Amino acid sequence: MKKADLYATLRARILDLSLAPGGALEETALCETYGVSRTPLRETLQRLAGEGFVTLAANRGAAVSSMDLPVIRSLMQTAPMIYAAIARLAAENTTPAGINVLKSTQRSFRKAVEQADAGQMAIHNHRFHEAIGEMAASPYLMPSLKRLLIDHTRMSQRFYNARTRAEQKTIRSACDQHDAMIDAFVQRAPAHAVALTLDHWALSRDGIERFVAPPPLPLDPTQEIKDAV
Amino acid sequence: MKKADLYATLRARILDLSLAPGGALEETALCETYGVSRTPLRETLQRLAGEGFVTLAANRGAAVSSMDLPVIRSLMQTAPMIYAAIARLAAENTTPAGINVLKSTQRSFRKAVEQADAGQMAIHNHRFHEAIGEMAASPYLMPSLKRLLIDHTRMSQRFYNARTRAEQKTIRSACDQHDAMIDAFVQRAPAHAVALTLDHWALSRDGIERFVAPPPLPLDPTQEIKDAV
DNA sequence: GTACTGTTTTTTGTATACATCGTGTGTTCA
DNA sequence: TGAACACACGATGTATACAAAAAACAGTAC
Repeated sequence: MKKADLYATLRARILDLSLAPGGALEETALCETYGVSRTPLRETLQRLAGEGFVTLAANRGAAVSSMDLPVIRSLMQTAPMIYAAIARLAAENTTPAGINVLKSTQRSFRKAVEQADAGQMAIHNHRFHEAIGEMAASPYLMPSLKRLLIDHTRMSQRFYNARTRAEQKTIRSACDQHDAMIDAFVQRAPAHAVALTLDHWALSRDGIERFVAPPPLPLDPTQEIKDAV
Repeated sequence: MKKADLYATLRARILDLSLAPGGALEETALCETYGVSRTPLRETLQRLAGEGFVTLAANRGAAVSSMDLPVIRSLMQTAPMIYAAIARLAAENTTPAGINVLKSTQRSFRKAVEQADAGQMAIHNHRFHEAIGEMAASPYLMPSLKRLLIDHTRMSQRFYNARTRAEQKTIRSACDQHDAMIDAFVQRAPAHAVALTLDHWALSRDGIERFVAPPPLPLDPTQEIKDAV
């Protein structure tokens, strides 16, 4: 496997949680798995560390970046401001190329929604919001956006694994919001883009909150069985 | 030289412009200069790339991150929002340890101002604002703050090399503002901290603007000499 | 039984040799 | 004379061997 593929693979596996947050990353093990020597692997880890995917400790190796409670709190606090700022800039800096990327990514996202493929949904949603960031062309906001998206995507894995009909409806709403956002960009309407972005965030935030604080177990755990009988 | 020192040295030399923005960084040359082999050097470059100090191109080596006009525009646009958000969070999350770091850094900064040492001023000012970011404890804003500080510090190099009395007075004002900001943190006054931060930014922004758009040459370049005679 | 210490083993950090890629220069042919 | 191709050189990318540090373990003393 080549270095670029290695980078993409590790990145994807961190985003879809198949590499668990906080999990240790041993160099020799990863080398065997992906068929590269330690030099390029270590350089890839350094790069991933710079982007916030992994955390390095001197003489103690790498670990997948963790997602503890203070971090989630911080995400809730920061995300709306950054997402809104990015949306405004993107609407002001619309480019035909950028719009095309958004449209094709959105097509892939919608397909994943129709096929109920959680992993693909997460990836294409991630890419969609990253593409908005690229169109915003703000080198100083991009690093924070990318950091946010890493953890936002990881937390959304559960969100996309929708069980109930209500949850599935929520996902379709989110998908429609993407289309509305593209429209706002095409019309170069910053205020509208910001408003839609905040709605979109509200939807996502509710999903995360339901994951962090799920509905409590029934007081009588046997109730369901009794009902069935 | 050890890897940690190498990182610190390269970082400092980029910040104080002794490594010019856009300048190429050849691996073998750097190895000779700092007495390390290519493996740790390359890993250091990867790390610096992740933090925005250098830019890597595949098969084409590293270069110090450039500072062109679009980037400066973007800095002007982004800095107030991020600095203000960080100031607010820092005021809300004040810690004794954080305050101590700020106070000791500010002492070093003031000393540099008194000694008119531009390089030290830039370094300690950088550290001061980084320490505010650490106290804000916001993993998602920190990356953007660090990106901003890199270019803000580099652009300020000229600012700190004050020629006129007016400029020197401006620097002393900036130094006093630091003390006022520390007070606002100690009193846990977020709104006040934000207001002071925006004043501080305005001062710095004027300095940068004077550097980007310096006063035009006198229409008659010989005027000064004539006056002197 | 527990705590401490010395040794073993595993894991990370570094140096060096080799492979590969990009670039510049020189030659050849139209 | 100009353009295009081939070769050589220099730089980056990769593999491997060795050094150093940390962790795991066993043994002994208390």
